[in-house]
Amino acid sequence: MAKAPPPLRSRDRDATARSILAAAKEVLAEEGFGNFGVNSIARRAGCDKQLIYRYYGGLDGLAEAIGADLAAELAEELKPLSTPAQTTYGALMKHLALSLLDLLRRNRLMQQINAWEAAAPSPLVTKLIAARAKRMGQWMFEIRGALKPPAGIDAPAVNAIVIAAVQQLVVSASANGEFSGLPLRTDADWRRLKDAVSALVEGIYGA
Amino acid sequence: MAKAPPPLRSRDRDATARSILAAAKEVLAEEGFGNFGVNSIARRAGCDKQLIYRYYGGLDGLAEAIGADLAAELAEELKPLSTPAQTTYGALMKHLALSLLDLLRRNRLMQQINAWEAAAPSPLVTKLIAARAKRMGQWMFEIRGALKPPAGIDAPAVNAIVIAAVQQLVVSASANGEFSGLPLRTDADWRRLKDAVSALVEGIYGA
DNA sequence: GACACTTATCACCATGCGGTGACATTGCAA
DNA sequence: TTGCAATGTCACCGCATGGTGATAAGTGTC
Repeated sequence: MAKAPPPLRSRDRDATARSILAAAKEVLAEEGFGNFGVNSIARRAGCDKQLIYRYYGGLDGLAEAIGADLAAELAEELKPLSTPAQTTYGALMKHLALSLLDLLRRNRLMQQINAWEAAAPSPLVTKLIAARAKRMGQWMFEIRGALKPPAGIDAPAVNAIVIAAVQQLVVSASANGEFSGLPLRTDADWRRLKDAVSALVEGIYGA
Repeated sequence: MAKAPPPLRSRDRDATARSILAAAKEVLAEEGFGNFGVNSIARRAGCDKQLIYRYYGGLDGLAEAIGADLAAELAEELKPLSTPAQTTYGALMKHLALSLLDLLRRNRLMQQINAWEAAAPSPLVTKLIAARAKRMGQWMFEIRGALKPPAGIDAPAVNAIVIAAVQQLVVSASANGEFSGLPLRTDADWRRLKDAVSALVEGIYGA
């Protein structure tokens, strides 16, 4: 009997490879690393998992591809944020913290990477971390320019604290809609948080 | 022929139940929620997984038991931190942030709960979160007493930021030994971070 | 038209998981 | 002693996973 034509697929290697990459990013962004596996990705991409091994050499290679993709995407998002000259170091850090908050809030993929970096530091997530850290560091170096922090202040430590807070708050909000009793759902909630961040940064670096 | 005596086990229900609970806490603290399952726990406890179902009604019940256990433990650790009267609201918050940092740094179980709360908000971890939040809120209420924050400052938001930073930094340090390029391994590293936290809190609430 | 090559799919394996029913052993009580 | 409940162990099921070899369906070339 005439077998129904099973291979309805497009038979275009590049296209399928792209769709696999897209599916992988979706799975990661929506479900996190917990469900990040060949079966899940192949299901979403609508193709056989074998192709993941053929075109990416397995999950590791796929993660690397995601890393490269993420770095490019990140560079694109960071570019418009590099306003040429902030007048003071404090103003710069404030701008940086608030920009990072907005960027992170929009990017669920990066949220998941941050979340899982702490929870399950597998070699898989480490690859992604490296890709992100490289771009971020480069950006911060560029944007800082020649500005120096005020004397007597441990700027690296202070900045790490601010960035840590931003990350934790965005990720927590995304997962639970609040942090430690502080609601983080509406735009007004975020406005309020941003004001507090601004106040903190100005409090230590000067207004 | 004479079967070797298989049941070398102690045949003491309470003792076995306790050993299961202990094993569960160990698995959670050392490996996180990723490996938190009946097989893994039973292996570590050295008993059959069936007993987990019999004595705790499955993983959910076991998680609840861990929650209760954690709440008690937490109350015990929090008690000596309740120094009766801080002179100013700023000094109080500083004390609170630094105490929380030390406590969290010592308690791997709580680190894992924080980490997985963001990564995989399963009903399992939600139970644990609730147990922790209840105790923490109660403690903060007690320790605050009648002190009021300075006018013009959104204290809840600021405090959430500080606590968020502490959590993220401790958890990241535990997983990677650093955060955003800031090393967090030696006591000197932590001393440095604490100084920065102090400076930030004093910067906004006044010294 | 016949051939080789690429693309895609399927069937299968071993492993580990959560979960359950049946069975052996012990100790207490009538 | 006999019976029974409590404690502990084992064998098994269904399912999902990561991974691999064989096979079918299209596509370009001579």
